[in-house]
Amino acid sequence: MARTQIIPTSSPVASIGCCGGLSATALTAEQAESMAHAFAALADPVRLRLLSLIATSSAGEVCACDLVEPLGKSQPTVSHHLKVLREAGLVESDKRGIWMWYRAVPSRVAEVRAALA
Amino acid sequence: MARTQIIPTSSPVASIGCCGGLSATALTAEQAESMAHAFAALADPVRLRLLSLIATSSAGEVCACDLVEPLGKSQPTVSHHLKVLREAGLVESDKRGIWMWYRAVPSRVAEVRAALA
DNA sequence: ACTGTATATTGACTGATGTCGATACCTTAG
DNA sequence: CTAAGGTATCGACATCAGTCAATATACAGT
Repeated sequence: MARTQIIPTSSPVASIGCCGGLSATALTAEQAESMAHAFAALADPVRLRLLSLIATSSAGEVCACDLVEPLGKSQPTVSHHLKVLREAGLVESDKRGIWMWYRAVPSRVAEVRAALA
Repeated sequence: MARTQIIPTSSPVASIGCCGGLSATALTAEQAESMAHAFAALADPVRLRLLSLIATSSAGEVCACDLVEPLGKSQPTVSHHLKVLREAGLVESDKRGIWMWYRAVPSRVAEVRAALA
């Protein structure tokens, strides 16, 4: 069934430096599960545009009220996607008065990026 | 409905240097769609482990026959995930005899990583 | 308190996705 | 040519994810 193997196919999974990048050792099932969850948050065009709008805002943060219109999606839909981004740690928010302000979390973005290193 | 806006909320979308990272200008709907497709390929634990196994292999390439067992998934399932990775450009393959050999495409991985810059 | 506004949650629907068994395809060995 | 083994495709199923209308919640002003 399997080719006569001279090469060790699955390395015995060592703990990886800091984050578990591709160029280190093979991922465990748990590590893969965790990272897949992070990538899943980025696997939607609406969320990517949301994160992009937030990250590129000159003020460093954006009111949720300014995110509905440019996306052409309903308010509940935008709220849902913001929640996914927040749960993935990619954005954080705080309420000021009636308005909810969102800003990116660069360290978390860098962490996800590092997983591809 | 929308806060009295002084800040230009949606910048008129300029073409972005090379790849459309987060720190550049806001993504267009088309750019977001494209990148989301790439991230979606990484948003599954099985595919992440596959890519990891392939990328960390000492020989630089792995026979598909050595990828089924360590994942604990059926052969059709593994084949399906390899196809998704291949269509995302993250791996490439060629057939040698009966066996299919897969190797990572570092430039493509770097491209996806750069989208998070 | 009451009204108006901004955001979050709920419920329902629909389409996409992961999974596997069965099977077809392809290549080599005999 | 036939047989055998590795890989890809198909069909079916279950689950998940995106979407919106309706509704609930929170806050500010009157």
